[in-house]
Amino acid sequence: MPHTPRKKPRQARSQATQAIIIEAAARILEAPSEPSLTTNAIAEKAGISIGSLYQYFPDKRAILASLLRREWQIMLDAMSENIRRQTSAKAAIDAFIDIAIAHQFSRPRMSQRLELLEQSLDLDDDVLALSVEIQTRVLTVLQRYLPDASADMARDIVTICKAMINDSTRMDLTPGADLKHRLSAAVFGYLQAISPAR
Amino acid sequence: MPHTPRKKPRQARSQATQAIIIEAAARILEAPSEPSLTTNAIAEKAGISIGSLYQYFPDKRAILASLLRREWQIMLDAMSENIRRQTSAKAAIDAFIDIAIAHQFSRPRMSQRLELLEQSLDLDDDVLALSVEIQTRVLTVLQRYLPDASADMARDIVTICKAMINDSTRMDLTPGADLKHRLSAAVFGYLQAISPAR
DNA sequence: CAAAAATGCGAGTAAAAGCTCATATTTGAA
DNA sequence: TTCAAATATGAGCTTTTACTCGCATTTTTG
Repeated sequence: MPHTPRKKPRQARSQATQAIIIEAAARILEAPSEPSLTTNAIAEKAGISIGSLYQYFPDKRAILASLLRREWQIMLDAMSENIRRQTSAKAAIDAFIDIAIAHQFSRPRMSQRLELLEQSLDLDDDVLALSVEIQTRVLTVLQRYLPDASADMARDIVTICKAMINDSTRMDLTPGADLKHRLSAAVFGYLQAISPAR
Repeated sequence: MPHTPRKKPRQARSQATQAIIIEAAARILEAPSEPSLTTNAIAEKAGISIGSLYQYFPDKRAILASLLRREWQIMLDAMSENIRRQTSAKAAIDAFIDIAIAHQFSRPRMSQRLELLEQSLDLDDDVLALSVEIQTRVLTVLQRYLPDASADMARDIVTICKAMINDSTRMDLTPGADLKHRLSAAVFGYLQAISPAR
């Protein structure tokens, strides 16, 4: 009987191994020589055999989806914690911009290559849900700043931030001092220009 | 002796065949079923044999680079023609936004997949030169609007436009009425916010 | 301790895709 | 018309890579 990837055999150990595999994929993505992200390479980097890898993930796509989910969850956690402690709406949006920059530059090469993958992969709903959740949180913060902010505006803001930050990593792997300034201009400029009451 | 791709054997015919091959690649990229862009598929779509294809291009990368160059040249031509006839600086920038939207939506699926390829391919200088030229033209127009506009600002504008338009094609293959409005807000909002004199 | 169940292993399989080269066809000059 | 140079052809070679499966090892059970 051909094996379906073995179900959570002994929860704790299994989850740890999954995390190791996911991190191995991340380490390959951030390697400067840009080695190709093959399943064999992931298994080797994780220190397990290729056969074992397929006991924890049904296929390669699932590994990358899990990595994406991990990264988005990190973003969400940072946003939740950091946004709560802000007082003014403007400060909350500023905090979001800082978080987005810090996250992408914490592992710039990985983030870059992962964003490319994100577009070619077609993701399952449970992963997309996290992406939607991020936009929802952004919308919540926006509405403190502009009461009539819409979901479309939140999506635009996220799109602009991702594009400008990603573009920035392509030129330089450490954040230039002006990136924050330019990104703030883009975000707040957009908000002011699109706000009807002005 | 292994064959170097034959040099312009009979100029006219050769260039025509090259164009046919490039267009075949474009047609595969825009097909709704998203078939994989293999050299064999390109040759078949072009109505020539795989062997002949390799007489016109040294490798697959060269085909995609040529397609990118073709698209960027179309953009440049549209910008050159349309910008010249504008009077006000604001109208010129508006024209650029319209051109960018129209171009991407003229073949939305192709543009989308091509932009992904653009990032994984590493392009030769002669192709990158066109991309730089587009940014230079944008800068020229920006400087009519803001005399102290910088190359960084032009890059940001291009980045924002590409990201928002591309994001828009992902949701819907025909341009929503509000895209122009939102993109204008992003561009002019950024310019106003970043302008020091205010 | 013995048997059985669970897990680990990695050589090997199969499919996809870039590219070649021996052969066939066409073209153009004499 | 004749022949050689130029061009077209596509079967198949080669590499890459996702994934399998029979066996070894470890862990659990009785």
